[in-house]
Amino acid sequence: MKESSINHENTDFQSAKKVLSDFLLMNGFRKTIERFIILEEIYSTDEHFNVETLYSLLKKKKYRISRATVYNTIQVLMKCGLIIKQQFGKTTALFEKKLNTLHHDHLICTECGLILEFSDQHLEQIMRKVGELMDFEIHKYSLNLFGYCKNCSSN
Amino acid sequence: MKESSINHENTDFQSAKKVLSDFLLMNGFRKTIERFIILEEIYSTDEHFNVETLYSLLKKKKYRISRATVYNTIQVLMKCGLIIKQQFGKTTALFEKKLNTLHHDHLICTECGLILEFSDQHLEQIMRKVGELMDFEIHKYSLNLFGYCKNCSSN
DNA sequence: CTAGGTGCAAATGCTTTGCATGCCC
DNA sequence: GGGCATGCAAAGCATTTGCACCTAG
Repeated sequence: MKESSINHENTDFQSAKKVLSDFLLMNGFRKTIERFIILEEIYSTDEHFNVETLYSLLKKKKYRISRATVYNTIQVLMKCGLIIKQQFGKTTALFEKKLNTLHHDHLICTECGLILEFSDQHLEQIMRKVGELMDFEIHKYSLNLFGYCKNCSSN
Repeated sequence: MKESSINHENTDFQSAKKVLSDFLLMNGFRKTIERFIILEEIYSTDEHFNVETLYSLLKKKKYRISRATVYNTIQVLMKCGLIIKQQFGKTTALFEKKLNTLHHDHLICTECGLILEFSDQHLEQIMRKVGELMDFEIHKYSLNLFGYCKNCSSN
């Protein structure tokens, strides 16, 4: 079990690396080490992260990469669809890696900050219908549910 | 038609004023003029607004109210349910007045910034179901659809 | 009177920008 | 080698905080 999970993460990173590499080439951007270090760091965890935690993680690993580069690289990774920005109502933006998975939404515990993910097939349909009715060409949607998680509601 | 719309807005403001007044009394907060001036300003329009536009509107009307007070008052108005905060992915938060209407969601045009509102009865059901399945006590949710509006998609 | 509210300005936190240096193509 | 990307520091915004003064209760 453990090994297969490791392999899976590794495969995810390998394919992400290819996506980034191709994207940079096709758009005439440079393949700098920094961009790949940051990508690897992001793909080595499943958590939602923000710029600051990512930056200090890199610091801790003795990489000499500036905040500006982290921000820059995050823009690039968003453009090639490898990560997604999530604005959960806080001022600080959170990001998550985007695998070849279905669209999913979030449950956020306003008490302890826990973030769970879920997906519901009915939602896609509803979005499409709303788009037609309102004359909108919908490209993406974000749905966040706020409340108390199991632990926090029992207290 | 025009008169009835004016009356309606006025009624909304009158009842909002009462809600605020009661809320302040019940919680031992002071009924300062600033709080009511800001409430009136908010209720005199139907648009989504941010702190800066609200502040400069007050400036233009020669009120001597500071940004700090606007921020403070907005917190109060949120606590008593008279306005709702909307985070549409930008860093700047937008707010809207909350009437006794049903929950509604937003369509945001990423091209021109247009914001439309809609509501769908099916969504409420889905939210409830998800809450049960995931063991979450849901208090609110926000659903935003992003894309191009009629005008922008035709260009 | 007196605590909470206000105005003002300074501080904070997150993000972007300007500029000199470095390194990919 | 030429120019884009980087590191660093400074600037930019939105929001919060500290403090002296003011005012509602």
